[in-house]
Amino acid sequence: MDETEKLQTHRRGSGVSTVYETLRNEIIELKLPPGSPIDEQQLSDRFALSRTPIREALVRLAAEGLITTLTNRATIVSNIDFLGLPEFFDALTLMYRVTTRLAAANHAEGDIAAILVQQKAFEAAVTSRDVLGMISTNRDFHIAIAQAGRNRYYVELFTRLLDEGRRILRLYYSSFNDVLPRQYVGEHEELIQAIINRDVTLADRLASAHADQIVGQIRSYITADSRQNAKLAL
Amino acid sequence: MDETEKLQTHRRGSGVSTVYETLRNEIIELKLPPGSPIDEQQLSDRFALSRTPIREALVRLAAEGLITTLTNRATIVSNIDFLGLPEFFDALTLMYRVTTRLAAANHAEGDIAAILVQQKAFEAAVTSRDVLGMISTNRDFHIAIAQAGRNRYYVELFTRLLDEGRRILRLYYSSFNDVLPRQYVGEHEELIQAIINRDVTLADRLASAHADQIVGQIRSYITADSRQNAKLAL
DNA sequence: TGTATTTTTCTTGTCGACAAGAAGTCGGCA
DNA sequence: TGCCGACTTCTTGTCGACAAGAAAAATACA
Repeated sequence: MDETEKLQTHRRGSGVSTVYETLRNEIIELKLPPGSPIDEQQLSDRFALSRTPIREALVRLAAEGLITTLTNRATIVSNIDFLGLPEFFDALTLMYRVTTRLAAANHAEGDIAAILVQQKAFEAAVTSRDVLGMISTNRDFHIAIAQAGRNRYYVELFTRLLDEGRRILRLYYSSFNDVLPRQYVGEHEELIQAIINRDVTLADRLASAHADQIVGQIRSYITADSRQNAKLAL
Repeated sequence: MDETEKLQTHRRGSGVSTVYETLRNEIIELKLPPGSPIDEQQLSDRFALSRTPIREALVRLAAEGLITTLTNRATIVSNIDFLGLPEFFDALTLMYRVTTRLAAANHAEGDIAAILVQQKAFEAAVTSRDVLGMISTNRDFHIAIAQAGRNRYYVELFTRLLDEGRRILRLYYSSFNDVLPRQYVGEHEELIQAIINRDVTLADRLASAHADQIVGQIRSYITADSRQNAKLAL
């Protein structure tokens, strides 16, 4: 592979963040699929850095749960925990609701503009049928809402959940049809309007429905797919 | 200080965890007060380890937000963000409610026993007027409940919030009187009963009230204290 | 005597090398 | 031929040293 991204002019502290962000993206985009072994030496060569900064980046990723380190042995990209999906959906739904509620209650000047930017990007991705773009712009849209809600604890957990969701969706994105995405655009617009009107109750109800919609869709992808697999296995 | 805890027989991967846990505890117990500078060399001497494993522990702590690293300059114990307290209380209350609800819905064999153990410990701390013990056993009690709820995302966030709360409470623990703690014991028992009966609605209501109680108490400590400070400052 | 600039010093960030532990390999034995 | 044990090799964990950046100290100048 032609992976030599040797940025020889890194100012002192930048190397670690670069490695961290690059790997993080590759994990979330499944460019590094779950279970992939992560070799420090290899990364060291690839980024033209010593193993020490690589290691620091890996520790950060491990703290986030994106990679799993078997002590004294290998370190691999964390598997997607399908048994834990109900927990995941529960937390995701709660965060959808809570962040949207708070956005309606707390948004200040400029927040709406930021949200609209993301919504435009999402709409563009939908019209151009860019499924991968839809997944990531949808994430950015909801994070923008969460940030308008001004609660860093929720923003952090929500970000983690949405990124975990991106990994799952990537596994199934082929199954997207173009009816649902259109619907999402409309739902997003309703959401924005409720936030602008500071209608907390409505925002909550819409967010709740939106979350159910998304969770339901993911669920249907997964069950459909696992049936296929089950057929093959038997 | 007589801080030479040179455990010369550490098996290979253990050093990092030891440093991590030790520092984590000292930060939460305010043995290392907010703003304290953290010197890698010093820790290196203290734990009889090279700077490399020390650094890894620090990266983990930084990922958790317990320490703040000023790039190329010092790294210090994170300050307690008093401006962010409303966000903190909001998230804390939500986690109290959600984890208790889930415990009532999902608890399995053995969970109740684990909760009762922690409740006993809390009760003991209250009767012996051990305020510091009360703070930490209360945390353990609620984490036991959260674990019975079987949602790792909530458990993780809740743990972080409760530990952050421990830091705050340590600042004000002198103000504890022994009326409220008694009341907490009773509230805990009601909570347990609701969980055993799988009464989700009641569990939610009780948790909500319990959270309000605690938040209210912390708030009163802080405002009282900050008035004192304000007097001094003017 | 006060301020600006250079120098020194100290801490962090990075490096290459070494050591320990585990998996895979090879050989011996039944 | 099949299984058990020593050996080799490969990856991770740790170390001591060096380099860069920033604060503090010292010096020069007005």
